Amino acid sequence: MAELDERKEKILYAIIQNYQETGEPVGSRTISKYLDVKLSPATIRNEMSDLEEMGYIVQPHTSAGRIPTDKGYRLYVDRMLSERNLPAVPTADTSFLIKRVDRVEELLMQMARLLASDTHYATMITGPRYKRTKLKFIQLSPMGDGKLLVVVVAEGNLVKNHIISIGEDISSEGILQLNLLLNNNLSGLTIDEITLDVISRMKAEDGEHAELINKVLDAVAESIRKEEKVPIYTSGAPNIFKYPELTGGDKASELISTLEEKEPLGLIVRSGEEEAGRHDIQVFIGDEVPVESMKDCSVVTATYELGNGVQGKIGIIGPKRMDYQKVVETLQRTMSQLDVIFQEEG
Amino acid sequence: MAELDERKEKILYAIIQNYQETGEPVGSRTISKYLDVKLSPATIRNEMSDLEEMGYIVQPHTSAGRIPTDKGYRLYVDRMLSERNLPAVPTADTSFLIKRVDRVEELLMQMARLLASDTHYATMITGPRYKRTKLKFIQLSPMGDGKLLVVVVAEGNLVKNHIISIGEDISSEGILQLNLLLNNNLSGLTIDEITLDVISRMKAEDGEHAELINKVLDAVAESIRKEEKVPIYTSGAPNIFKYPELTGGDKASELISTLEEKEPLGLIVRSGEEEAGRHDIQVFIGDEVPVESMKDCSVVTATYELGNGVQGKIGIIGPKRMDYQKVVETLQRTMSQLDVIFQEEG
DNA sequence: ATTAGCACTCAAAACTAACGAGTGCTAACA
DNA sequence: TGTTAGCACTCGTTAGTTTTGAGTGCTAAT
Repeated sequence: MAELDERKEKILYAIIQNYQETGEPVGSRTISKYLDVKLSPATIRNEMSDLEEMGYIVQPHTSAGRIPTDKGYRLYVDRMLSERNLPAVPTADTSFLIKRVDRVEELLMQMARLLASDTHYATMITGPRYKRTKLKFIQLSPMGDGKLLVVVVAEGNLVKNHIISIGEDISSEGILQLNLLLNNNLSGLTIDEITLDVISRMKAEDGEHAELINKVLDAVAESIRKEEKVPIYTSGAPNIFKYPELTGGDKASELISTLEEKEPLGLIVRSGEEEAGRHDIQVFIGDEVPVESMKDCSVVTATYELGNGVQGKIGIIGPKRMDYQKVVETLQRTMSQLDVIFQEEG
Repeated sequence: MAELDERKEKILYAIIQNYQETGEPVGSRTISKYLDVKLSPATIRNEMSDLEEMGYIVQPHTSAGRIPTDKGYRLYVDRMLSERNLPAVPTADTSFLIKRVDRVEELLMQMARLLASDTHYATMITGPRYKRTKLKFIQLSPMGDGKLLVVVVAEGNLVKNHIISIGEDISSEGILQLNLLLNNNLSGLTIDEITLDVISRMKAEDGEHAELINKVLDAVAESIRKEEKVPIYTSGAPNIFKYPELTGGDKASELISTLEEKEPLGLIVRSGEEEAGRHDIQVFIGDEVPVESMKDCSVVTATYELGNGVQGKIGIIGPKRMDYQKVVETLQRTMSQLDVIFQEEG
């Protein structure tokens, strides 16, 4: 396919930027005034005609201005991302905005809220992927009624509780022993590494009241493993009402629904999971978004880390004409902040 | 004020029910067909004219049918609530719909979701009011880096974690001692009862490494007490799109926003907190709702219990023409289910 | 007390006209 | 050859007009 000469590109960018601000199709006369080089509307029209033929822009109807196509945005975004050589964003220290919180989930939710009010788009954020983080320690406590409280603490000070029923109460020495056993064998492992193998080895190790131990171990292993469904938090959903192109017909309803249901968003998180490196930014434009009700949106995601290994994603959800530049910068800044916070938390 | 004779009341009810179904102003001819007694539209018109004068119904404009006023709904609802002699709703056991969960909050959120899809309205639910529940036990665990994990377990198997920083690590004997101290003194108390008095008594009791103890005690007390902001969960927000009268203009946006922000909903929860008894149902109609953006809505709340004392609220949020009958019944059924669940959990 | 009859009202729907932003094309121009 | 002025044309938007019909209030008859 023919490359775009510089002038065409400039015009395309002008269209994108104008449409971004106004949300209205932009015409030749507007661009003529907008560009630095002096060109008559007629000339612009010719160029636009070419751009349309090449598939970068379209007319919603005859006698309207042009708006960018997905392909147009794609070009724009790719250029931007490749030219982006870490512009050393001033990283304004907004960390004071984040109230000191003890649970990672709350911190992430605050992050989402902050991002939403910063960008005026909707945001999503997944909890950390628990499975790949290492266990720090496990703490069993008796609750009476044959129930045990299992507190699991993992790297990054992730804390999870589970209550398990084992049918009978255990003596406090028993609990002490179990705690020791669990921590000796499991701490330092990731959840992925807690295989049946490890469990049965532990069972063997403590031969005495084997039956009871087995029950407890199974329950503990089960309840640790079940943690795999990563929670997804969203914020700023009402921001979509700022963009008429997202609220026509039942669109608003559908969008808000998917944001509330959250499950469909998992598709976005999982998509491109393999190729994501530290702080990698991914941009989904229109039809590229793997969620049916979000085909009119663009989504920009970034991967955050917390200690070792891939951990979670943050996503910004807005109209296709979102301010990609600003969103990407904001996201990168946020990533660095999260790094700092997790560092001192860790 | 003059009482309503039976015929007027019947007509009012007919209007309410018709408007509930259609969302359109209802006219004399419709009611004439709807009523069991045979009356001509003209007669109905006369009665409606009276009803309007009395303030129970209004015309949105001349030459339109009538719609109920807040006052009209109020009458209807009050009658319904007073005539309600616990109709022994069949209490269909839907408890199998509730997946076994270990954290109360998750159970409540599931409840909210279930209610929303049952009723087609939006729902809200507050977490249990932690302050008035009794502590079962407290468990401190060392996390390294001068941090302690505090796990607080209260009645009803409510579990809360806090991570506190005390600047220095503590020996495991120290931890053991502290755990003993805390549990001996605090378990059985409610959070309200953990006064400075109790704390200083504890400080006195353990005179040895008093300094460190003080730090820990303060941190623990602080982090327990800070739990007071009750979380509010919502579900089914997109349901409001089913009711045009809630989505005109920016209304949809505002409503969705308040539902996402959640703080304003606290007003509803707190309003009438004093007069709420076990399973008490409260109905807010239109202007009675203490939230600005919800003046076009009605809210029905119920109080659920979990062990002793008032505990939390569930609310159904819908248009003023909601099906109060069904909502109240559903809510009562839900309350009994929660009772059962908490009973076996407790 | 009820009702048939009828004139009246007014929002919503359907139709029409005017407008104007924007285009594509052609012809003139540097 | 690339640029531009000029102009006819398109078509969505807006404003104004008419029609329709659901519903009322009033009056007079039952």
